[in-house]
Amino acid sequence: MNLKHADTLVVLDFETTGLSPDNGDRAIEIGAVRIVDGKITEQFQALMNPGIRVNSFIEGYTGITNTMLDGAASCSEVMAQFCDFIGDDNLLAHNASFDQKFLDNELSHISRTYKGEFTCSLLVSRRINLDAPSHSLGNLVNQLELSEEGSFHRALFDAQMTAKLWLHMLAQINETYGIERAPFSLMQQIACTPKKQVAKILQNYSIQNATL
DNA sequence: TGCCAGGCCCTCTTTAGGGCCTT
Repeated sequence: MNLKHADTLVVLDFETTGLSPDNGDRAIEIGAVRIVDGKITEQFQALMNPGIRVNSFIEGYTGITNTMLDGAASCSEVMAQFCDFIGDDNLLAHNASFDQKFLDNELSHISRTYKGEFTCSLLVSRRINLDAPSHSLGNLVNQLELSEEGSFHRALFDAQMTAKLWLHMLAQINETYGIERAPFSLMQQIACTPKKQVAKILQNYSIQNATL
């Protein structure tokens, strides 16, 4: 991880033609925000034409129609711009394995890569919001009263809500363990630690950090 | 013809099954 960007994070969300790029699905919209020092500072949003028709389920699910995509720039053009946007920053998404698959697939089409590392707000939420009955983005936003005007299942709004959820969980960790703005590496560790061990890791980090 | 995503996580588990989460 580039230490220059250690406290900078790009939160991203794709809308796609389906669930699997291995089955030929492509991205149709990318939305993202950049968090710098705990604040959202920039945003990126673009529709992209995948070169294939979007089925009626996806049109209804996202509100993105074939007509809207007919006039959009190509995936290659949009993803090149987005690759420039993310630069060397670390990356976050809700259920990141899904968005990482599509990011990797779309960038492979234009022979581009990224240097940042991914982490997942869904995995962290399952370990931090222990009483939440659901960890879907929409349910978490409602349960934690983070909601604002906008439509779920559009890329920029979902990225904005994921960023809000992330900042909320950082605040929860600060309130419970006294860890002010937990670093990305610690959040990555939480995301891949068995649930029962998370409290111990945070307690140990808090103690070690306090004695520095 | 039949199938059609895949990783995480829990439990009535680990020689497995099913729900959750993303579009």
